[in-house]
Amino acid sequence: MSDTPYGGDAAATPRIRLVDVAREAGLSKTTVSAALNGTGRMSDTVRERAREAARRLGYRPNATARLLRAGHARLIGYAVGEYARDRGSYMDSPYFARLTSATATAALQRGYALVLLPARCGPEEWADLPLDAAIVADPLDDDPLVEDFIAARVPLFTDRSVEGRPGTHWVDVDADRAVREVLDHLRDQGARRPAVVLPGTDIRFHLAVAETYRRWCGEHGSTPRLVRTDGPGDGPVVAAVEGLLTTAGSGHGSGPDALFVLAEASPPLVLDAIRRAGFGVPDDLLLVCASEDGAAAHTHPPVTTLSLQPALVAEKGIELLMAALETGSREPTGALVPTRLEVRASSSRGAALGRAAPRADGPSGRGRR
Amino acid sequence: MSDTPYGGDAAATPRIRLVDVAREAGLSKTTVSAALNGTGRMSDTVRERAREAARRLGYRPNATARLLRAGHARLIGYAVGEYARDRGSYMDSPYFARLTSATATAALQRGYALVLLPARCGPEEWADLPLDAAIVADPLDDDPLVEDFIAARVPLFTDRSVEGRPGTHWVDVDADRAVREVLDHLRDQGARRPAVVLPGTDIRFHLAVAETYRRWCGEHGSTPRLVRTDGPGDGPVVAAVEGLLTTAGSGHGSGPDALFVLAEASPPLVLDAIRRAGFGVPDDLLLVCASEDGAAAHTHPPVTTLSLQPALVAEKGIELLMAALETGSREPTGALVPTRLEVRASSSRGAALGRAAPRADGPSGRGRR
DNA sequence: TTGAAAGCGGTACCAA
DNA sequence: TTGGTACCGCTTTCAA
Repeated sequence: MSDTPYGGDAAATPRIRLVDVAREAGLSKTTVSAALNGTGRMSDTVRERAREAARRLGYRPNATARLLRAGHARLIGYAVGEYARDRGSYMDSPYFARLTSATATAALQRGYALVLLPARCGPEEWADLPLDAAIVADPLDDDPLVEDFIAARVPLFTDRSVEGRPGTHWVDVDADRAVREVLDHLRDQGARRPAVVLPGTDIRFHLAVAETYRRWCGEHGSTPRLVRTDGPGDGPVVAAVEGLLTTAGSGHGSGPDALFVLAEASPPLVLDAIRRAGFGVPDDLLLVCASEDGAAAHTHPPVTTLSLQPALVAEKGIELLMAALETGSREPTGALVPTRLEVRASSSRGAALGRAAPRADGPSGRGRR
Repeated sequence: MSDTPYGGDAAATPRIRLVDVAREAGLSKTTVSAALNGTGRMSDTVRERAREAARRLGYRPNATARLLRAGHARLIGYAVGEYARDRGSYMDSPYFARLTSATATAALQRGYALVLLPARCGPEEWADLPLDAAIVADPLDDDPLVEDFIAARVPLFTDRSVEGRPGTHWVDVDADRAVREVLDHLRDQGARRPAVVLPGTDIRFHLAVAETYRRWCGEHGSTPRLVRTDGPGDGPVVAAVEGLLTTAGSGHGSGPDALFVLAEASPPLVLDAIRRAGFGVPDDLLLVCASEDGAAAHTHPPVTTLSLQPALVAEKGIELLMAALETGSREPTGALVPTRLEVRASSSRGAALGRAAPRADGPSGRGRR
């Protein structure tokens, strides 16, 4: 709309350009440019003269002009597909909040910055942004966001759904391994009837979890007890847990003896819900929550958590993206990343573990890499 | 380092430019540009011919080149000052997570996108980015980030510490009003000895809260009971609450009869800590938590929360920034923004309120604007 | 050692 | 209606 070419400074001093400095210093653009960038060979006097003039005038090079020459802006678009449909923002989820900040950090360390894009956006929204690449975290099925970036030949980092397509790079959490680790752990601790609470979405990860759970149950002669929540947030999860534990036939002896809550919810809240249903943790029911919420370490008993390690996902993805960006290759790449089971008292029948609550930023924060 | 001017596509087809399309269509740059942008007057045949050629060649305009002409990139740098010192990222805090996403959304609605900057960064980090403005959320005292942006004459939105400086715009939460509202509410409900748990930082907002609390106590002949936590996260807050309630002399009758936890912590965790200390909520102790955590609505009893309304802060700040950007004015502006007290059963002596837990994304999500 | 001029890839003015 | 050309601001090659 307002087409003042001076980036908002219009009303004040029209921004100082390289020519202005050159004129002030009685030198040419070329010399001043070289002087300020430390390139070229010239007498110290001249260099100092140029710098002095620039300082005096308050010169700041125009970033856009430099980018035009450089050919890249070191900017990466970032959007979260999954939350396109929900009203709430993805930042309400500790997992996505951490994934986002970890991604930003990883990119920044390599000299790239993240540009936050809306969850639901077409090419018009980003066509005017000088993006070198894009990231779509947890895309929907056939996410238009993903398709648009691929069509525009923008190097893309997202999940495994794009496997093999040129210019794309995927990182997925190893759902199969994660679910088996949790279920095996619960079984080790004596549970024979583990139940799972899962979001009712069609996200790849959730589907994979359900699949592995069913298979594991088959392998261990256990009946699958799978509850799906019907929306995001703590409410549906608490309701699902209550429903599961108060259903007819779920008295101690035939109902579940362990709970794996994969739907993201506040661990203390889940613990409370279980107790109100009349179950003791870990005595009547073992509990594992998939969560990045540090509060899990501070409940009584502390809650065992499965971390999806968003930081690892981010690191690996940025690594793949950077490799492609630096070589200019459109060869697709991908990687599977492990989860991390933080065993605490809520899933430990032996009282050995757990009474002592770990420190605030305890074990889960360390030794990650 | 790799100076291929084709944004990562180097290995593949060197990217199609406007001239290429013009040549293909047998037209001039000018005509094709106008045809694609829908500007200028020309026969439909020609326009279609240009479009067809562009489509055939897979032409995508170079964003940087456009920006150079336009004079602005519609990009805003975003950093959080407060967390410069901590190891953890600010996204671990529900408040900052929401503030960040609300800011991004508000900016996007006006056609600007946010660029995530590291908490601790000098001008080198953003000098090469074509930023039209910058945002520093909760800056430190004399934050270098703030000073750098001001020195570079980049329009800045931050907190009240910059009040009156040209090119700056501030929005602050109305701490005074918020604290009084909470304390008055607690007093209304019969509490006479309200205690406050506050982070031990020198953030403006926290200092203001302490100040108002002391003054309010003076006005009401109450002894200030102020505990400061010694670090971020749930652990220190829980420890502070436990310390406060188990101290000698805090038996029912002389200890606090209400708690206002302003340090950000998981409400269910705080509630648990209070109970373990032997206090019933709300019967022995009223509880109010400053928190954006939706879990507060699902505890038993639900916890009264004070929302700092990050969405309002973001909206207002972006509004002020946009006004300045569009007029090019460097006139400083600012605004105070209200908090929102969501009264639930944890601070209601009359049992009228609260047994029925509100919906997941209940009242606090509505009627905000 | 210094500077003129040619780009980078578009957009906009003005003449044809 | 269409196209030549200057220009956005900086970097870089190359000649002086």
